[in-house]
Amino acid sequence: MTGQQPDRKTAILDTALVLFTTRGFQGTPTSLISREAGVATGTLFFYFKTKEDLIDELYRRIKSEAGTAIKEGIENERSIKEKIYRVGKNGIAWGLANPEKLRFMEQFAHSLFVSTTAHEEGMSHFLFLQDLIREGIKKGVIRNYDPNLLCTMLASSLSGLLAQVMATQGKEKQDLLIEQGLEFLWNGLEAGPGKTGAKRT
Amino acid sequence: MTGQQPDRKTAILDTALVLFTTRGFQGTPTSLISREAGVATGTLFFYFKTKEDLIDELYRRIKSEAGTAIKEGIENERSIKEKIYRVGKNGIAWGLANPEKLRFMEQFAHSLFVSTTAHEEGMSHFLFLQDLIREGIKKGVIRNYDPNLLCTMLASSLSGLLAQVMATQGKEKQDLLIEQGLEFLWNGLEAGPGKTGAKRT
Amino acid sequence: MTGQQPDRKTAILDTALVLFTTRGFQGTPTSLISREAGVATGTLFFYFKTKEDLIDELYRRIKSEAGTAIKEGIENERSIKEKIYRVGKNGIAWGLANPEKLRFMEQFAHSLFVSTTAHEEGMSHFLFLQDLIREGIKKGVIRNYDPNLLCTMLASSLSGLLAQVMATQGKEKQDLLIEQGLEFLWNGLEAGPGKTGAKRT
Amino acid sequence: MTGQQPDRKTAILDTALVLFTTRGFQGTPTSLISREAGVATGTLFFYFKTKEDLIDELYRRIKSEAGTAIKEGIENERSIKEKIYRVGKNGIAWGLANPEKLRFMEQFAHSLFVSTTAHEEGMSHFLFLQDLIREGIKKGVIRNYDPNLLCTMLASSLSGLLAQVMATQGKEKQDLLIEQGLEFLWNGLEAGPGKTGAKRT
DNA sequence: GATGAATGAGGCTTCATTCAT
DNA sequence: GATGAATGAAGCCTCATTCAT
Repeated sequence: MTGQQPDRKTAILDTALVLFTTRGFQGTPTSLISREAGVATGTLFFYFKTKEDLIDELYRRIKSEAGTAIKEGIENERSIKEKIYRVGKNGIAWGLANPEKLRFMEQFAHSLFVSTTAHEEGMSHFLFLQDLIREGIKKGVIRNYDPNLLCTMLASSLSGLLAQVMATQGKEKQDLLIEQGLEFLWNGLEAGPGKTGAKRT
Repeated sequence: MTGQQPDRKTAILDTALVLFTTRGFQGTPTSLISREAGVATGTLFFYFKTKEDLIDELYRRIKSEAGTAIKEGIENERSIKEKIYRVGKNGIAWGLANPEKLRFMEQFAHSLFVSTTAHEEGMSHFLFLQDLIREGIKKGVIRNYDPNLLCTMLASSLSGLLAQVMATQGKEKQDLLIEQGLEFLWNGLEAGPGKTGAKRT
Repeated sequence: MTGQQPDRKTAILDTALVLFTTRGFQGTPTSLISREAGVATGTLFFYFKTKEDLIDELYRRIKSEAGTAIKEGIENERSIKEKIYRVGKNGIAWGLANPEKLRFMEQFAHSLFVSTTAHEEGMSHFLFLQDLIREGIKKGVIRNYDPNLLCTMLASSLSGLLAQVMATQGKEKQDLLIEQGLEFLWNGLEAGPGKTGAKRT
Repeated sequence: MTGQQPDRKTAILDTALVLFTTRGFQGTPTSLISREAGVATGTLFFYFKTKEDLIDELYRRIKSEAGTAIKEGIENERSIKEKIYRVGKNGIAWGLANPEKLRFMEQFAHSLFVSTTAHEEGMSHFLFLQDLIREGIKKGVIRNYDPNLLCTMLASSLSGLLAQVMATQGKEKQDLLIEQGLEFLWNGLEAGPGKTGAKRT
């Protein structure tokens, strides 16, 4: 009787995640969340001052979780290429294991319901990618392009790859796609022979 | 006497586009749309049975317009690479010229408010890309990877590039990004020497 | 091309009758009436200044028609009893032949949508019944009760009988019910032996 | 501390009863009901999911109340005739004491706004009348007619009588009408000498 | 006479949030 | 901490009616 029961706050967050991805933010009444979570209406507002606070916390938690998952083990990889591959594989593995959270991020990445500060905090978990790319450029293994651009394109094409993988059934086929997709990615980044990058200005 | 009057339906669609991208679908009351469009409440519902019908038609129109813009002139390009570049440049040019419509597509691409049929119809305008990629594979200039995958990754990284370009001020800097981004893209697709793709685990 | 086409006004009245009985007055939009009648929205309001005007005219027409039907041939009957039976049979026959109009009268008899003047005009078609009862009382064949009361009870039990008949399938069964019902009625009215009616005041 | 507070649900039902009989179902906005009942808009919808649910519950309650009132004390009456008279007097007394509820039943007896199940439930309170009539037939004091028919005609002519009584001022006049009306009724039902009923064409 | 686009008041209902228990 | 009855602003949509063509 002292708080070791499944924890109301977590129950609310878990329920909200499923409902938000299924029905959207505005399409999910707080009353539905509390009912499905098995708590009273008032309880939800005890833990979260506002419906927006709820989505904010959800967003922060998921972004943070995804960020952590994605960098897992890169310190053990030697080359830049291997680190990038690691990131890619981590991201895909996390997406496959957490489809709901992935859908949540897709849906609310550009959302107006999530506060600006939460968006910014979310970004912070992925800053290491920039560093990684800068390092690659310095070492000459990644094209000397705008690191911001490369980072964005890395992320966007990775999310395209993930979507494709998730729409595919069967581990073998998925693995093939992953291999191909990561190669696409790396070929986009890699400093080719004789290509120093089209700088002009 | 036939149609040069302000045309209420168009006024509604134009107003809705701006409001939806600014405030979101659910954050935009129909009453606001009609007021801003300068028509009566009932008029909106005369032309669109439902608020959802309105967003559906908007979605269809914009997807169709974007699809048309993106294939403009590819028949005049000779090589596959040039065609792909053309598509990329067209897409970026359209996005730069129609930032609101672009935001709309981003926001509602995965939206639950847009009907499934509208989503499907929207897809159809981009099927030509698949054919283009298949042709490239057949000719040996594009990696022999899953064409679906390549198509998705092409689209997703292009949208990443576009986002980056739009966040950048100054034509010269933008042009540089475009050059770099398209090269990233093409390097991802291109069949390199000695790489035939198609690995199996 | 000069008005001998099915007549828009009649088309509207006929359509309204069916829709009003099926869906109620307020449940029937004028737009639905005009659509089903095959005329334009504006046309309905050319013939009837108001939706209420429409129901009023319908009410008047039907009440009048029913009144006419109900007295048909009573002048050929000899006795008061035969006249009453004639009225009863006429009423039931009309109801069976015009179920929609009957439902209409049932539904709108106490309705607030029908103007008071229309209600009064409707009553007038049934005044002859009072005279008939008064005559019966004077001749000593009908109980010397309040003629108003007898008239009301005659009408209400007749409508009960009609409802029962209409809920019954098969002409034979219906005829049996009619016979029984009319006898109930007549026994209620008839001045029995030794009963002059319980007058006291 | 358990229920003597004004009880919002009852306040809503009471208010609705008056308004519905005065202005009709569709003529009574839910906003008016809540305002007159002294509760917030939302409160009405907390207790009744729908406006129709409100009328349904009202209908059920009133029918049930009327049913209970009408059978009050019949078990103390000896003869069938006395029981029928008791029912009649009970019904009239209830109607006189509850004019609003009576008007409600009249208006909504055939209404489309009341659900079928509520109608059916309403009927159930009056089934004992059928049994009463069957018993009378078996004992030979009531004509051997279709019991359904007799029941319907009993009810309908009783309601006619009640209407007449209510339109009359003064207890004495009312009592006289009641006496006459019940006699009309009983004469309709009673098995006369030499009349066994049951004609066949 | 006939049409149907246009109007806008008003209806039903939802839902985030509060607060007394 | 937890509850759930109560609130009332606000949203979507309907529909009788008008009027320019």
